[in-house]
Amino acid sequence: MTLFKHLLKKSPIGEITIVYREEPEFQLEEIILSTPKELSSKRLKDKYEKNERLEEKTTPELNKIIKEINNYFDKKDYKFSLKYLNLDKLTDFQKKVLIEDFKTKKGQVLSYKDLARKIRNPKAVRAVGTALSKNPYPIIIPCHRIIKSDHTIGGFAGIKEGITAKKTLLEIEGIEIKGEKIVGNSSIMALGNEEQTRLNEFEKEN
DNA sequence: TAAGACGGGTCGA
DNA sequence: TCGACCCGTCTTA
Repeated sequence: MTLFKHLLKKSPIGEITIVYREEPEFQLEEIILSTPKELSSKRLKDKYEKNERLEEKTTPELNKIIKEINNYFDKKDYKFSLKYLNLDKLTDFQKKVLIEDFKTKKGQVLSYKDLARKIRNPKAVRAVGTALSKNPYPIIIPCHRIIKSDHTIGGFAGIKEGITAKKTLLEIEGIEIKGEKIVGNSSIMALGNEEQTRLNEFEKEN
């Protein structure tokens, strides 16, 4: 199995490396972000150098995805799809969390707790955090839109330094942040009344 | 294989 | 602000 890589050198959150495969079909393997301490290319090297040397290359499918990512950063219309993501390597729980997270819309945020409730597992709040920290497809699956209940932004990408990138992504989406906290309620995605009632009943029963 | 530790958290005091 | 607690996953033996 051969993997390829492509480097996006300039983005508002620094260098980004995309790892993908072409066999048996085009599929993204993961998206690696940089941290303030380490470039994504270095993180890629640490992870893959034992296994294989990745060839730098682009394909038409990849170019489409890059275009959407650039549109996202440029605040233009964009459309991400789950089609090219390989979710099979994830656990069922992780899949549920990430797919539910994928449904959140640009400019809206949700708390870890709300996300846990949406997947009908209201007590698995910490597990939701763990699942998000292992999100192989940041940006496309918007784990940055999940914040703590007290509206502080929480962590990102499983690393403390990741919150700088999380802040930047939220700001690109028009969310106002002061210090570590989201300000204003307009951006907080509320559960609809009907859904709220359903969840309350579900929680009573269980 | 299984117990124990560990998180991007929450809630009540 | 602190501590108890929730739960899926990882680590270790």
